[in-house]
Amino acid sequence: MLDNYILVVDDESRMRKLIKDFLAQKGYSILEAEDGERALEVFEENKNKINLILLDVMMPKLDGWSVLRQIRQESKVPIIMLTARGEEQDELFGFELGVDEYISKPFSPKILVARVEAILKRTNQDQKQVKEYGGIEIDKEGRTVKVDGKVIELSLREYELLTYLVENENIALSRDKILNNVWNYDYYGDSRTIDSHIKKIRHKLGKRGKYIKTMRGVGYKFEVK
Amino acid sequence: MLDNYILVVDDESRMRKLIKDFLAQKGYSILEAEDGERALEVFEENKNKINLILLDVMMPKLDGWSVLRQIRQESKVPIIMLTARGEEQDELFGFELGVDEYISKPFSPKILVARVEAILKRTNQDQKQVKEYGGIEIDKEGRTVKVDGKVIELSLREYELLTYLVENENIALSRDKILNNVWNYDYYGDSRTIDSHIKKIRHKLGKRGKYIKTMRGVGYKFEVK
DNA sequence: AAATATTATATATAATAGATATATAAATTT
DNA sequence: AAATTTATATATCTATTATATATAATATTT
Repeated sequence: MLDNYILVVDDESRMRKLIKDFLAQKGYSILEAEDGERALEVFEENKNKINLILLDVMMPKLDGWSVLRQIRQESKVPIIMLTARGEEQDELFGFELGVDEYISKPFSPKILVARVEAILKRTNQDQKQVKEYGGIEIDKEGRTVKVDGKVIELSLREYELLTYLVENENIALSRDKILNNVWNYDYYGDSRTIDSHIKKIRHKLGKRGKYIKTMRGVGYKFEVK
Repeated sequence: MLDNYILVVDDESRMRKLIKDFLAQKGYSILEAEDGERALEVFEENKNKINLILLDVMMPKLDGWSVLRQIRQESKVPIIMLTARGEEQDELFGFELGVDEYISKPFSPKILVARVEAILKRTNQDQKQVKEYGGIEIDKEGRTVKVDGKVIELSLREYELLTYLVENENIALSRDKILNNVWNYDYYGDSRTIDSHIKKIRHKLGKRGKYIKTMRGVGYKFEVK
């Protein structure tokens, strides 16, 4: 079974239930939110584990576009917008702003599942596949890491930190960003803590440890080269 | 073989009689229901012996889709939907929700029997297999577990928990997921309960108990290695 | 100007105390 | 009996600290 988390945001509970049922049956774990404000809360609390968001456009309090914009400030999580027919005007708008896909209501479950799967695959969020980065294999389902074919034991934080770096391959990550993403919400600890974990990970990765590059004055970057 | 019970749900008595005759001739035992509500009652009373359900879509009181959904809450019994032509729209819908097969009316007896047999065969085979995982044999039909050839006694929860882990071999399962799958959906118990059962299972599995790995900070994982 | 030395700052490393998660056994409830 | 809860022990992880080392910028000497 996979362990992809999908956040479903819609004000109609019937629609949420419907989507939930389809996706749950396909093995996805579902989180729900009944309006835009709640969506942001749920996202904030679970941002590390959410792999995709299904976002209704028309909602009370805070509409889908506003939610989209706010989430895009800090995250690249794939977002599928659920639109009613006749909202095509807005579509172009949304595409520019970082919408990954549209589904117009009413839709068939087949369409829904197909789009969800396509996007997860495309954005490489699919937990199911084992990915390889220059001798480092990461199996997200099994939560195991192999280096040159041999399993290495990583603690929870080490695993989270490594996968975060790896998922952001070739991107220099500031300590702040790392703290906000690997540690929970506002963590006021010493940022030397990161260094400490980096050291241990590098050691466990052996010669592959050099893929974690120090970006002096900034943070770290994972780069296979 | 000759003890397969099939529940036929259709509001037209002519249709029920027709189906009943075909299938009885092939040696199946038939239970009948003339509407959705009655279907649920009959199912409730005989759920352990019903091997397959033939379910008409259009019925008074409670339609086929509603019956399907309710039964799927608690059972994986194979269900064949009987649809009138022109209901193709809904088909996709149902497939995702756990329909095993469709037969559109009018149908030939040959089609009917062929589909019924195919499905019974398919679902029986799945159940019948005794699977082996590194010295641990699981016989789902017999609900027994052997370790290195010797039967071990497991309580209900222990059996359910072990088979859940084993069926998700090599996948790290969170306590939440385990609770949601092995216990009821809304079980608010202490998650130390899981540990307690894990301990007992490990003990009963003897040296094979080490296949249940502790994923610190996450949960457990079954892994033969 | 080039080479070297100084200084300031950032990161690496190792050791340790404190926090947390799990194992285990025993008690309680169902 | 079985399932769950509770209490305690144990193992493991995490954050912090202190110190060493690396690096970059600047100043000094050749």
